[in-house]
Amino acid sequence: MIKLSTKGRYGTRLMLNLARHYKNDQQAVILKSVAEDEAISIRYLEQIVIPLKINHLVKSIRGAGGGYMLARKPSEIRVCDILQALEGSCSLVECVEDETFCDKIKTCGTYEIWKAATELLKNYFDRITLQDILEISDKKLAAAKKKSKAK
Amino acid sequence: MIKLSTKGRYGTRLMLNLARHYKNDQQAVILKSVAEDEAISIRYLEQIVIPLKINHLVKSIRGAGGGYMLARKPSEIRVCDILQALEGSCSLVECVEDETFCDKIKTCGTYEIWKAATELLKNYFDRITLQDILEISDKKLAAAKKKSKAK
DNA sequence: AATATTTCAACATAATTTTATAGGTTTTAT
DNA sequence: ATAAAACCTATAAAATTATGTTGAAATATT
Repeated sequence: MIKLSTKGRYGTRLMLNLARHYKNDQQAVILKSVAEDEAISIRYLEQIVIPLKINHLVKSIRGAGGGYMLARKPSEIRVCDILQALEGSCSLVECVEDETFCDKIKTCGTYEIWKAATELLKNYFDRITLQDILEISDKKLAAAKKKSKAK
Repeated sequence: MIKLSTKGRYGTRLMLNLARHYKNDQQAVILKSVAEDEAISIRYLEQIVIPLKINHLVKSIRGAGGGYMLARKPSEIRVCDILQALEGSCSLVECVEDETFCDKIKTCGTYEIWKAATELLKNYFDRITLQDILEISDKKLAAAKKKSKAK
């Protein structure tokens, strides 16, 4: 499949959830709360948050009163950063990132197609930040609210 | 991962291989030959070719002298058709194609992002045909040949 | 016409990766 | 001390990837 992995999807939702709690004097958000909000197993989120931390996209505070928070402003975290952290890359095929992955690159007829498609995706995910998603999301929710009020 | 599955990659290469043998009075190409050309296990190709046949992208002839051939002209087979046959869709996330996949679509902040990215991909794969890949591939091989001749 | 060969077709199984759950340990605030 | 939370390791379940084995159909050969 060309499907985004659950890591990528859940991880982005986790990051968006943290972004919603982002303020100048950030408070840590516990994974349990994210797990409930997003209906994702807390155990699985624990695994997903590890690479996000390693790649300095989130910070953690241990112990009671601890939790996780964004390492920087939502406007400074791109979707591409998240996917890169969780999946090692934003690319559709391994060979585009790692020339040694397949020794037929030089003659492969499909290589340029996957490469071009990867560029399309990468360009898109490169310019969308958590801030952008927050705004899109807020508009969407406001519109849905208005609609439900109307009837 | 956002990775294309092996089915999608191998299947496209299989189709491109058949396209290379396409003439008006087509001769069937045996899977063994494709397997050798592409360095993919015959057994696996046999599994991959089934959905391609079901979706009328290839035709098969049984018995000695048999094999597989494109069901129509390379210019009339789009990458999207191939991916659709092999993976059920061209989309990055299930929920874009199947509204019942997740019940949080109405409030999901990331939905629009995956949807927009899927549109980008789909538009691209929708307008690339096997004929296009053949031409890109031929140019590439010609250039590589010229280069090796030069030194 | 009978036989052998070639090829697709179908089914079963193994290996690997992804997805998910479970249990325990360490750190910190109260 | 206790409870809350991140952190760590192991394992189970499911899906993907890949191989193996046998069968069926069409063709070529004798």
